[in-house]
Amino acid sequence: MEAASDTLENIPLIDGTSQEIRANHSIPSDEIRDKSNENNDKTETDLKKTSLGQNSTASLFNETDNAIKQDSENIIQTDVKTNTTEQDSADDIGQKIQDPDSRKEDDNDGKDTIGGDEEQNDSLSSGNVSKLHNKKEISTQDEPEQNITKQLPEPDDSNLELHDTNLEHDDFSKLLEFDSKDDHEIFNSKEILEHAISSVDEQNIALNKETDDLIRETTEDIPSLPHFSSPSLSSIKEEPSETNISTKTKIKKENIAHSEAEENNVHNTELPKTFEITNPKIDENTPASIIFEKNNLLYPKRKNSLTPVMFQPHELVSTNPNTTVNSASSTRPTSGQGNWDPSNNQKPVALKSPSIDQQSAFPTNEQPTIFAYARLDFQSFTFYVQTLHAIIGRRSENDFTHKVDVNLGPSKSISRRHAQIFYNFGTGRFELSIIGKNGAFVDDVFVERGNTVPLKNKTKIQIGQIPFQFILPEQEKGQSSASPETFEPADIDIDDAHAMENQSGDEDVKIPTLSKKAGKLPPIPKRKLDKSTVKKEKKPTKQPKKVYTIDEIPVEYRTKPTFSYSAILTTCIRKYSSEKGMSLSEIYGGIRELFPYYKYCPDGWQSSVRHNLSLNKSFRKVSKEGKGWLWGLDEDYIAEREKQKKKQAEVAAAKAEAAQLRLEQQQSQKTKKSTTFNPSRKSNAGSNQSISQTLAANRATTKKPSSGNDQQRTLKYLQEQLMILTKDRKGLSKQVIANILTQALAMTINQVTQAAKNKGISGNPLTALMDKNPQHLNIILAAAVNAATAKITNGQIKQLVSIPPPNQPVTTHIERPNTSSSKVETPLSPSHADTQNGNPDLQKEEDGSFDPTSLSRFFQPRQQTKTTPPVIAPKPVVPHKRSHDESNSGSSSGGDTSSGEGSSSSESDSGSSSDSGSGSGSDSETSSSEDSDEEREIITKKIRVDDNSSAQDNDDDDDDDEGSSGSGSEAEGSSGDDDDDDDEDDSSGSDGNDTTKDN
DNA sequence: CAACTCATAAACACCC
DNA sequence: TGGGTGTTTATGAGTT
Ligand SMILES: [Mg+2]
Repeated sequence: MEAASDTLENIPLIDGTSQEIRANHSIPSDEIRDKSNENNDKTETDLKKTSLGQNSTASLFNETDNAIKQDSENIIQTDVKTNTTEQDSADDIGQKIQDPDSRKEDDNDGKDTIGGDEEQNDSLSSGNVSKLHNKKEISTQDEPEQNITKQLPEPDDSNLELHDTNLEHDDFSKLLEFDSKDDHEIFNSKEILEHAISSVDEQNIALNKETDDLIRETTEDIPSLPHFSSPSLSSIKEEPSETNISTKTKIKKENIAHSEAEENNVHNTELPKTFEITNPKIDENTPASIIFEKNNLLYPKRKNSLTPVMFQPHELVSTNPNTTVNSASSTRPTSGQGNWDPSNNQKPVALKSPSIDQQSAFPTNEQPTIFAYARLDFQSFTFYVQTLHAIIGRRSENDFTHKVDVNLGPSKSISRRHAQIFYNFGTGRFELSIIGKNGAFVDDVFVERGNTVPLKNKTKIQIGQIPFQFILPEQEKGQSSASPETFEPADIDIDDAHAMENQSGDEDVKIPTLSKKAGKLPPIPKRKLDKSTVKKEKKPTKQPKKVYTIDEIPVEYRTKPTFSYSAILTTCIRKYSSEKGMSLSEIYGGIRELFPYYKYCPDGWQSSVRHNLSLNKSFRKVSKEGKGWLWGLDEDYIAEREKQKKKQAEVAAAKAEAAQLRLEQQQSQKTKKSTTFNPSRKSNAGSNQSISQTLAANRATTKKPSSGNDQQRTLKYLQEQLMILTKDRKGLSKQVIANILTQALAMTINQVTQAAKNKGISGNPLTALMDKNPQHLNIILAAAVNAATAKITNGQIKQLVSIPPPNQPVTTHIERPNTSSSKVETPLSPSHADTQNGNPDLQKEEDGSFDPTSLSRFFQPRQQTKTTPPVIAPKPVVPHKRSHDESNSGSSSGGDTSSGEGSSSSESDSGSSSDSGSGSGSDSETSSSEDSDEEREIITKKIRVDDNSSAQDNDDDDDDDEGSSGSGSEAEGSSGDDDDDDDEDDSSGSDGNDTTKDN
């Protein structure tokens, strides 16, 4: 059962799947997807990813956790490699355990939890759950240690670490040992898939890292930095962060120009000496010093990055801005930044235009303070707004055609004059006008061109791929907002005090203002930087979370996973949690790891996560840890839920079938009446059997609601085919084969799914393909196998299987001498992309390449996942709401319909299937289809899914409800760890809150 | 259309 | 004082 369920779960990924599916299992599949994608597309996207993922992510995170998170992420990546096995191990354990029933009791009390009811979140994947359940129990009982859960060694780090590779390997090997028959098992466990995936990821990561640099250079860097690029890049890349830092440190004082120059110098020899880094005054008190420290602080995070230069007003003024600036700007951005800034290709370079007012800023070296109305904190540098009007825009190095106060680099996504910050005397505050075509994000809200928004302290702004924050001088007291004048000496003093206090927040840079005001026209608020204050910097301030632009987000991670939060949480906890549970921050990290989408999307999902943890009974507080609780799964509850769901699903399926039958009968009758012709045909079918038959028949035609069966069926099919394809292992070890198969499966699923999504096709494209054009599917699989093989074997073996000629029946193929060495990906990769062709029919197809588009015919476009967030486009910022979709691109769907669904989805079985899998139940119908062999059955047995789909229901009952009544609090308290939990017990409850529920 | 499930956002209360 | 957490409420989209 378990195994089956898992596998099934995995499979479901397909977009069209209903929520249920989502809930059930898809998660793993997603992972697979993502990972597979990564693997597959090494090209730019990968690079981007890697770059973004690692670098950017690290730099991006804000929260305190961020640091941790970042670390964790990095760690994770590395860990992942090792970890991959873990999952497997876990799975293995699960397999070993196998008793579905055993699970029953958990230790925990189970239910209760604080507040809410479960309602919203119940979903979870039943199948998985059950297994999990088992696993845990077993693990806990038998071997706590072995449990995968341990993974998180230390809560603090939040690292998600997986361990126990050994187990995994063994298990895998065992699995592999089986022969073709046994091979099926290879697919059984999700774990395997995960494992494979993870491993793949690792590889990819490694590759990516390397490639990233190259890519960047080639792609971005080159363009941006024509001159220096090569040298600078190399040097930069290679140079340990420290070097950069050191230079930075030295830089402290220099003018912006200098600083830039320095960088250049550092990296490039070219820089004119004039720019030498010497630091004049830097003492501790000087702003430079502050900056310096700040950089240091920041620096560590971005390893490779070159530190940006800080600008001091006076210095700026003094030095000649132009030339230096230009040169500096040009060089830095690309090369240096490339490294540290993952995402950003171009680094923002701030140039201080010869600001008008600056004069105001006194040159006095001594004073550490910087006079400015406001400050723009970029990831790599800070721009002080010392004039009442500043233009923010794009400017490439050599472009002197226009003036830009804040140079955001060469990215074309940024207009030359993209935005301007100015002081509105009417409103008494600074405002930001968006001039650029692509608009900008202000506090995560998209602002279209032509709009002006007020800037308040700490307003987050993102233009193109560059995020930064508008910071007003501390003063405060009053409204932060700000008139420029606000800062007065008096305030300043106060500020100082604050500064001291505030220290922690680097961001703000507390700048105690100095007495001196620049005086000059608009009194410029000044910020003083003390070293003292600076020192605090211990933490580099939290940067506001970076807002990503679509371009920055790897394609694979732009769409929100279809899985429900409860499913994601379940998977996450299962995968990463130790027996003691996972802290919230760990969960966040795990989710990000599981679905990198969450690394890039705007915050907001965390709230949903918390909401789910609290409300869904499946998640319970296991033990207490510093701040909050460690969360775990209530396996029992989950199991029950699943059962209910299954039942419901079954019932629903039965009803559906009945209904369909009726319809069919009716129709048939009608037809008969009308036509009289084929009377028999289905009419008979009308009866149950017919139903089954019809269903089978329908696969092709009608649609059925749930997809559960289809998924299973599809999965089985895919597995079988893969097994067949890889009968000839060419000497590869079972493990390797398992990895390959896993990856190939993941790739196939991902690619096809993606392609379908792109096309706006709903439903399970794989099922459709299988039904309509198995040959094509085989081709895809073969290509995927080859691709996976190439990856896993590092290119040693590029073609494990030959690509079956179009015609061949599925079963037969198998390896042939290879024809083309194609690398694999080809077939797949293109698929994603999408869209171009639309092609004709799937059914026949004979071409080698797989065209997703073709699928469109079979599927109706439903909603799709939404793309991500940031994106440039649309107006409002947009939270994504669930499904919607935007895409739609193409085709449309609308039409397709008819044929579509039917085929794919039918699921009549879903429910039924759950049980028996192939056989019985619904499947009866099967008779027809399947052809397949026993193998399938075997597989299916293993696979069994669970899942369920639909269902609505309530159910309730079960359990407890905990109540709700007052609950909330609970005392908890005390105790520490262990479990505690409990609380209320059941009793019915109504609860109010919840909404749903019972009642 | 009603009942549900989920997702989102947020307000609050707590705790550190 | 502030941020992370956990609990609750609301609200709305999507499904069934
Ligand atoms: Mg809960």
